[in-house]
Amino acid sequence: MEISSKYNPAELENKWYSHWMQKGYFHSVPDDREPYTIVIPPPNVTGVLHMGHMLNNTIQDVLIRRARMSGKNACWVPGTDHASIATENKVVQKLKLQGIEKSQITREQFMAHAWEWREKHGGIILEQLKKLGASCDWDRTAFTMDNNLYESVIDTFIDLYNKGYIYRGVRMVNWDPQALTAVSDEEVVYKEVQSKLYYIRYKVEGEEDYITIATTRPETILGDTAVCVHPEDERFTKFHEKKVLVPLINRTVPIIIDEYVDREFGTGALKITPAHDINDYNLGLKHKLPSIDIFNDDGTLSKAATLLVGVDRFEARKAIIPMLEEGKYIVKIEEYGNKIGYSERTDAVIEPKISLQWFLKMDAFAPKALEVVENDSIQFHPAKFKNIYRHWMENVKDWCISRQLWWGQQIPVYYLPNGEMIVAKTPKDALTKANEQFPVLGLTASDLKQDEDVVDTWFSSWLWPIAVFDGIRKPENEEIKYYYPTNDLVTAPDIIFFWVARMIMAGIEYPKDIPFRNVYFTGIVRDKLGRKMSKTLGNSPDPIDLIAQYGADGVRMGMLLTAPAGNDLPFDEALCEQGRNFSNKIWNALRLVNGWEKDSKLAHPETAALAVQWFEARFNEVLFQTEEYFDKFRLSDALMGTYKLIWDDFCSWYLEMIKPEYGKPIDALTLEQTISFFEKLMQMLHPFMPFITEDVWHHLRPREEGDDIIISHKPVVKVFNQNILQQFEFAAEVINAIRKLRAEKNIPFRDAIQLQIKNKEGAYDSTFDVITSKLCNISQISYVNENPEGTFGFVARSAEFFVPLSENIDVEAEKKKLQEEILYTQGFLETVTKKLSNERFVANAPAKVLELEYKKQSDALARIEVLEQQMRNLI
RNA sequence: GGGUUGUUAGCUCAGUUGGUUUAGAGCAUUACCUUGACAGGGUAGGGGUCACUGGUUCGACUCCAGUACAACCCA
Repeated sequence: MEISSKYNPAELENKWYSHWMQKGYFHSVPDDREPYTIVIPPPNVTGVLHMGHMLNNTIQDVLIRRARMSGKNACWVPGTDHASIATENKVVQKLKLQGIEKSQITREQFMAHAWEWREKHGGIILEQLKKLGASCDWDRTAFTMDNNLYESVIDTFIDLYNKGYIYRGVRMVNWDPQALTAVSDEEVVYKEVQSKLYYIRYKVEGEEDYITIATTRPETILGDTAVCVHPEDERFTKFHEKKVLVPLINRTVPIIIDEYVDREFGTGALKITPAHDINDYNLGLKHKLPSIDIFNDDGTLSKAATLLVGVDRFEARKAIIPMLEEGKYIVKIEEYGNKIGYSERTDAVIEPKISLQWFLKMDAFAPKALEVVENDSIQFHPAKFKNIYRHWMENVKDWCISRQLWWGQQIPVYYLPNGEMIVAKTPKDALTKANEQFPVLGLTASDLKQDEDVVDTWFSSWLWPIAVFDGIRKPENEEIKYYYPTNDLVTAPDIIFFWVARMIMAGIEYPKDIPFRNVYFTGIVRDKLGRKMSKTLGNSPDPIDLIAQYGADGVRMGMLLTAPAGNDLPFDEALCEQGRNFSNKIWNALRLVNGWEKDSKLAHPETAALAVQWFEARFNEVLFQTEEYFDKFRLSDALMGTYKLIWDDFCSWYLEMIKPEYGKPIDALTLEQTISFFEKLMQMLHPFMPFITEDVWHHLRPREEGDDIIISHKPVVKVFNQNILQQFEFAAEVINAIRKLRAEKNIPFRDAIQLQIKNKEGAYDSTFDVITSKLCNISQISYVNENPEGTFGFVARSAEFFVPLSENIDVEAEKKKLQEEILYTQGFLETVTKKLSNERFVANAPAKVLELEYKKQSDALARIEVLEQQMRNLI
């Protein structure tokens, strides 16, 4: 069969993916087999594939394919989340372009636009995953706003409310004035910025004295309700019990005394604006201060500010300076570097704001969720994340679950005209309940007003592993019982709290069982400069372009090779290149094997028989190691082991051993055994490189319909011959030495050489002589007792080897080399001897260690003797 | 400011409960080879006082303490 000398992935990848889909290999239904389940960390529905997804989903696909080939019922559930803030933001922007303001349309109209957007852009990322080869059960594709998931979220809210875990509270929240919603602490990004520190003096009431404070936000003085000083700060003792006038507006506010104040910072006096600073808020609570909210939701100044009403907060800051200067309130202005919180979603500066929000109490959940990780019911890989998790769980704060948005699950709370509220699944239920509770009111549907807000997106994704199997609404259904708990979760460490921790909580609360047994934390994909890859920086390559260039297999391998769990991955295209080169290597090995002509009459050569025995052992040795790596989730090590097995052991050694002379046919048995090895290697590699392995699988033999590698059973480790592996290691040492000698002496490979071996004390094993002869083009191997004349020699272990040479030996160069080797061995001997002459070592070290040291010593001595003998021969 | 993790070859990383031939791998690099599966190849080399300083021990890359630097998380 004529096949190209280069592997062309593009066409074959489409072909095999369609084939797998058409055969329904990715689809899972519960049966008698052991299940193996993964739920995808749902990407943002409006997102596109980035390198982080590539890494993450490649790992999941490796795990799921491996499970499938282990005979398990593998089920990988794909899907997306609705990403309320990001999506709503995009829809609002899109409507703006059409000249529509969100405020002008109804909630229903807005939702229709949002769904339209989702229909148009929602599937992109999942289609991209197919290019990567992801073997997801696409029939199960879920979305956090699907009816059943939506309903599950509402049911959960009601249930938790009834259990007393959900409450409504006044809290300082992180307000995003652009998205017009509160965001969680975790969604605030702090950035170092250069700003100014303004020193402003406040007149003491009834006196010609002033107290100076320092602030970075002079516009907030309009909301000041106190000035605070440290009780032991003598500079301010005279002001205790007095009042000051807030500049510009002359509001009288008290001087309060609290140890909270940092005497070293600024002037030691602090202005207090409870409505706009979390620390001030707490002080305000403590000292019973009023709270004046001077901002509107969109970040402009409100009527309460009395000045600059309607002006944006940053404009107001600029505008208030000249006003303060005019009133001679400004003492000085300093440059100052501080950290400011930005919204992760919109990049707007976060405004701390007092507002009414819904919270989920964490104290009922955190201890149990911590325990299952502490006792290893759930294992983290790498385990270091356990510490981070513990620290968070022990300091957890209540979860703010409401968001001032429309795109999401609307909070099922209904307010009554009398100020009471009813929590119910539908407006109808709410009305019934309301009338039961307050029959005198005679309420009608229009009297009930549902809470305008939706719940946080994480409040739906924390149910993901349960809800995709409809386990909230129907806890006893067939699927949840079969697939839950899922096996492994693969995710990025930055959502360990948002998502991983909360899924564990939901699991313990609802199905009363952990959601997964292992959590594999991937690294963060960075660019060469160590920056996180992001769309805003534009430093991320388009994964689809990479696949076009290197093949999906190449990219998968490139990502996995340098991605040990939890380590960041500085991405370099060279890694994909390595993957592509590997594809090509396999492809060419296939070309070689397929190119051989079979001759059934030929006998099975001794070299081939030995080679087969050796490779059989070697294969099982590496397979065993690989299984161990998988057990420890060391995927990059498992891949590297397989890579070297194929490239080095199979291609460089085995194929060279059995290769027939150029143009000659091969015997049937050797060919069959080689094809069988090749098949097993492809099965080992399949989870990592699914496409090329499937293709090679079909090129190796004619296959029955449905005999596809993806559903084949991977090889199982067999007991292997340790002895032959050791014999080969020695033979390989000798072969390498001869190759080196040929290179140094410029002896071309086509010139056959002779080899003489002085085998003292039976150190050398002749088993591999036939192979050594073949690989080194040796015409004759003979054994001698004396050092022959006119030969070049080398030492391997304590046997000596001689190759007759026609030309003269460079005595000086040889002496130098020998001398270096003697020195090294002597140095080594010295360290061993030193150890052995240490009485305390001999007395304390275990017998096994001691024995080994004695062996090292005798080996080194023997080796030095041989080397010195060689040295003498040269003179 | 508090916490977590890390620092081993030019780069990315292994190094198992302290002893396994005076530290390993992949990539990169150097020299040579290469019409016969593969230049996207082959062979052979070079490259590290294991961040630093102490301590424990017969023995430390490995355990402990401190220092420096870095990353991440939380305020």
